[in-house]
Amino acid sequence: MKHKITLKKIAKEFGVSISTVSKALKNSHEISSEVKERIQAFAKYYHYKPNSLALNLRNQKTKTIGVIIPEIVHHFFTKVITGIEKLANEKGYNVMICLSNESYEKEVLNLEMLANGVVDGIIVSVAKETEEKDDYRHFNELINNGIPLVMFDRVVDQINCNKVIADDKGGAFLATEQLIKNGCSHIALLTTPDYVTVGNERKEGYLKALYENNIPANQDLVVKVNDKISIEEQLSVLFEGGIIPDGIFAVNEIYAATVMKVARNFGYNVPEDIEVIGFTDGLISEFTTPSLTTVAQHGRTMGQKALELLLDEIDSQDTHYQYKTSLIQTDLKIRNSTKKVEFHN
Amino acid sequence: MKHKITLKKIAKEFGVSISTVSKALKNSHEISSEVKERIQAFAKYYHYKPNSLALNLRNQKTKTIGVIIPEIVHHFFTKVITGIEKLANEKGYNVMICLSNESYEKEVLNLEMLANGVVDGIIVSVAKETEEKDDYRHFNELINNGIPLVMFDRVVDQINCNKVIADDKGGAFLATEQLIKNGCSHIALLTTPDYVTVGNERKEGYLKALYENNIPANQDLVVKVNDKISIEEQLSVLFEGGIIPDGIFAVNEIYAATVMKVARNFGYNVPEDIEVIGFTDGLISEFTTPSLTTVAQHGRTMGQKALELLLDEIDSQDTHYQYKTSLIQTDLKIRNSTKKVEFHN
DNA sequence: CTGTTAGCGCGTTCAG
DNA sequence: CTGAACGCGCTAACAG
Repeated sequence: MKHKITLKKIAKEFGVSISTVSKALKNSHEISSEVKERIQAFAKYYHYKPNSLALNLRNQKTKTIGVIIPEIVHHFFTKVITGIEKLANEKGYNVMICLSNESYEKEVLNLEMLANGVVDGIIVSVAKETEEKDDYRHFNELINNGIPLVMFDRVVDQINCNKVIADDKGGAFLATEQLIKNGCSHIALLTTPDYVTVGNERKEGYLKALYENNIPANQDLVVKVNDKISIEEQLSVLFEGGIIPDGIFAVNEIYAATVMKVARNFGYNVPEDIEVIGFTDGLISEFTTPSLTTVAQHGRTMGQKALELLLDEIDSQDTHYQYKTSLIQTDLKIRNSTKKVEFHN
Repeated sequence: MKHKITLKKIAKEFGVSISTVSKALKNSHEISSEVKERIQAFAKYYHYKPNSLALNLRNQKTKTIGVIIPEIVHHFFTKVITGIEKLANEKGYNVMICLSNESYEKEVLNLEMLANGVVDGIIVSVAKETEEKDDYRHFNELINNGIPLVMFDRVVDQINCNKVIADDKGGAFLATEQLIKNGCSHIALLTTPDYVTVGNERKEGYLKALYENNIPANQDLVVKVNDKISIEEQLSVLFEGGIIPDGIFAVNEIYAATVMKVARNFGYNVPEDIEVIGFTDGLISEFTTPSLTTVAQHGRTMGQKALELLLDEIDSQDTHYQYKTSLIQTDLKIRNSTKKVEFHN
């Protein structure tokens, strides 16, 4: 285990003091050019790099920002990370990614760990379990410690910080309205349990579209999917009797892709018998048959915006910084799970 | 910006020395229980946490391991990360994820940054551009600096370190043989450019299966896909004349899913006319129509194994540590893009 | 039982 | 032009 080269070692090598070496390497005018040249050449040869830890400790900042996401296997989150990463690199920041795995406890642990001097600021999307417990003290503590925090996607109203959200309600509205325009009148909603905030937002957009088009909402057409048990079984109820939907809006890609499978198993064709729209940035949508019409979330843009806000706060000296909430537009990506129709408005 | 509580502040508060506080908090028997109690209560109340940076600097280790992956939007890599993360957390390690975006330069930068005292060890899958340039000096330098390194999936033969690879050749062999058993005789291969090592391994498995079954290899049935231009167009050549394949083995999920689309556009049915097998851990495979038969890579297992090896090396005091290469078994996940047939061997 | 000292690696006064 | 001293926050060896 060879040891890394330090100022100290270089100093010893040249028989000068540590601070002389430090200055020489920073090209200080205080040092004779002859000494500077020799030291610099030596340092270059041995690939001298100041130790980050020491620098961080001294400067009380790390040029690193932490990101906590609930799940990394979700395509949306990877898009967000891509956005964060890109901007971070341009700005000379490193990114440390942590996973909460939707667990409250792990979220708290991650937060504690990051808060401990490891990062200059934190970007987080709240774990489902945390939303369920409705306990956000760990975030408040973070803020009290003066660590800049940005929430994205799954945000918490009660917490006072910068936020980035997709226009969930607007996107859901767009999607539902599209189905209505295409002639659907029995539109089902596949959503998450109530405690998931984005699910609720999307539900509201769905309801708003129904309302504005004078279509009565029907509880029987709303399925709150529990991820812990078989999705297919839960979706089957839609086709087992009662009113069969002619349009389906799903709050995510998996539900949308799955419901197409289930519908087909029950003998229904998409989009002829039933039209389907999902909500996602995911990859799956392009490869299903038919390919899925979706509401695009622009994850990368969200990530960039989140980092922008974070750096903004980090750089700000303001005692009373004004927190913002940035709403990222969503829009419809028409594919083949909806009918192509011409309108005459 | 409130400031974090430190030993120094507690010491001042109680009018004792810093080391007394330090000991008190560690419940040292050297300190009177009365003082200990008061200090501990105070520390608890103010949520005292030792500053990680200071600890790291002092201990010359960070309990953090770095992971460099080429792309985070690939499902395989997220699975690997999940595996790494899980074990890391059990062992009390944090994980820092960096993206090279398949770029040589960014890989070098990431490596430099991580090597600088930030992590205790590094797990990496080599960027395509690096494989193309065939320049691995940055890895050697890392090793010379005594920083434990594990390579996974896309590994480099010339570098002497721990490695974890999927049994690419074996998996490809399995897949190809399955197609042969199902009656295919004109089996196409969709692969990557030559410099991508895993692509080559898989190609070898494919060729071996052909050879062992006395099927002549046919260059016209091998497509080396260039990711930078339209995949669909490149795959179309298979169906535009000459020998139309009756079986296709693709070295990844995207190629496999795309070729099914293209085949359908040309009027061929999967699996009736053409059977397809992909190579991946991906999500898409389950949602295509028909769902894709694939070679499963067990990304999570690979991640776990990689971390295991890394910790092994970190903990090892051996001057002459023996590097290992761990081969992770692959196996066939039969879905609907291949025919269900019964054999009588 | 408590305090002093030193050191992890670095940059920055301030003296010389 | 050069070096000694200090501080970032913490622990451990050593004194008292």
